[in-house]
Amino acid sequence: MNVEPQLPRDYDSLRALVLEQRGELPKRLAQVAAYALDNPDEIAFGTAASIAASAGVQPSTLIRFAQHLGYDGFTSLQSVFRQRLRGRTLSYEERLTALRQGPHEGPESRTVLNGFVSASQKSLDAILHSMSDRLLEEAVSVLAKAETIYVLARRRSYPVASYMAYAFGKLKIRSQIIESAAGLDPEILSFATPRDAVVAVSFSPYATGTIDAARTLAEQGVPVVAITDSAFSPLAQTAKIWFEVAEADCAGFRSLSATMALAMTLTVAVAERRRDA
Amino acid sequence: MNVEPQLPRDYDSLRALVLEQRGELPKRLAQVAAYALDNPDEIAFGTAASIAASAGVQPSTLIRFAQHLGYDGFTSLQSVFRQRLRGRTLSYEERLTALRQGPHEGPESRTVLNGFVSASQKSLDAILHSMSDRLLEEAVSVLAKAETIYVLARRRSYPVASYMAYAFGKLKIRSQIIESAAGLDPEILSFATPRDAVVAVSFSPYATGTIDAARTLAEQGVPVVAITDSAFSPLAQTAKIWFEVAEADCAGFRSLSATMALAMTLTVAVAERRRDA
DNA sequence: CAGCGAATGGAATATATGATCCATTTCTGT
DNA sequence: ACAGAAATGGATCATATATTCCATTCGCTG
Repeated sequence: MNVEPQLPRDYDSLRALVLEQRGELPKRLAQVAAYALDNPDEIAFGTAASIAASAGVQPSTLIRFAQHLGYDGFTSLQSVFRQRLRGRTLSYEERLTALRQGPHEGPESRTVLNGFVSASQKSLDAILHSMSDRLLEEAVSVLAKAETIYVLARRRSYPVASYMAYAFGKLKIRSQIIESAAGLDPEILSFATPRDAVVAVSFSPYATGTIDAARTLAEQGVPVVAITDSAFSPLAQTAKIWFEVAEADCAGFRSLSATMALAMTLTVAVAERRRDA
Repeated sequence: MNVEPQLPRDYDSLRALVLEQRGELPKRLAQVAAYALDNPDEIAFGTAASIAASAGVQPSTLIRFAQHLGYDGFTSLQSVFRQRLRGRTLSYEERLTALRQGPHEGPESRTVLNGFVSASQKSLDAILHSMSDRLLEEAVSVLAKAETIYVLARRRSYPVASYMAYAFGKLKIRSQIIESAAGLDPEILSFATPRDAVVAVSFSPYATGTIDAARTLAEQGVPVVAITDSAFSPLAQTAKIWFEVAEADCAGFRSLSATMALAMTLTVAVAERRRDA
């Protein structure tokens, strides 16, 4: 009797093998398979007991999984996950510095990815250092008091607004996203009162719809919290509180990372403020 | 008498400490020190016995070496060598601790911001290291050939899709976002042919609308490029090409940074590919 | 619904592994 | 060269860990 003709000795083959068997794996074994591919580092370093606990199975299931694949035990399987990590650190450090330095070898698409990642990281660093605690607290206070939070954004800023609206919904905070360029919006906006609040997001070139709506609402006495990119933004003039977020860009498209982080911070902080109150 | 004030928790500090003490180390301990810095991978994965044999010393010498540096045993020392191999884990761990140093100074909202920023940075690091050049190139090729690119996403993934659609528009690439849960979508989808392509974005818990639509399109022969969070995602099964993006989360909401970066990379790279062609 | 085989949980077990201890050797200073 | 201290080798011990085994549950088929 001979062993499985080619038992994976490297991580990529193992991964392929697992993916191939995925469909016909018993429930718990599939659970282990998913955990293993999602957390390869844990497999490499953990003990059978700790991994089992973390994956929500029994240690014996890990051994069965390894044997099912053809290994003679968990240890043999683990060695594959360890092999993957060997001699990897250099390339990691190299890549980080290479990334900061600029484009290098690899296909063009890789260069683009590096560009977007580094633009995002730059933006995140920037907001971390430039954000004022006082401003953040004030904005949270204003939004936490609002009956309904209107979220105002168009075009490039729209993704931010839609994620905020999604999160507000999950957190059971009443909110209303204003999206269509025309349509029902004017009527919806006329319902807003000073006991509500607005989050307006707009970057240069500022969408007139957002600007006009924000101004109208401000004139109705509704407090406006703005996220924009410059002190000279028209939003900064009408808003009660405004944040300046400097987003780095890549190939003409700005990262939204910092804006997203700020938007989600406001969302979650408002939820926590209300829960504490 | 108190312990060494700052025992190295990361490899670089440990390395510096060893280098500093190198001159005044006893013979066998110096031998271990040299071996450890030359073969860090061995220390990370080997057992005390195997390392000792390989370094030409007794196992007990390894324990003495660790204790001499201030650790309470070989295991503690080894964990430093293991941390080093957890590629991105270390670098984001550094940032996390840096961010966690000041959660008490500053208001709660500041803590939330730190959380979202560090989740984003972690995700960005992760995608940088896990992304395969080959996969990226293949996806770009598929999308560059498409007559119309359909973008499929719901709920949490929707912000990503909307930014992609915005960027495609700016770049004069014909695209169609599929948003409504019902409505016209089935009819729009029936127009898709194998000469088009689909970008589908979905994370656990997977929106059935996205999954079903992706499957239908795949069965029509339309190539599907998927962005999802696990090899076991239903999208991974139907897609021609799929990306696994691990997003860290904060307070239950995942960062979208890495997904955004990937989505924009695909968008811009497709535009460049078409321009070059 | 009954019966069978596969799959699973969990305790028991054999073993591998890190840590301790002491006798011996090797340095160091006088 | 000699005492004393530091360092080292190697056996012993306690424990952590992977593995095995069996009773129970689950899922399927006749």
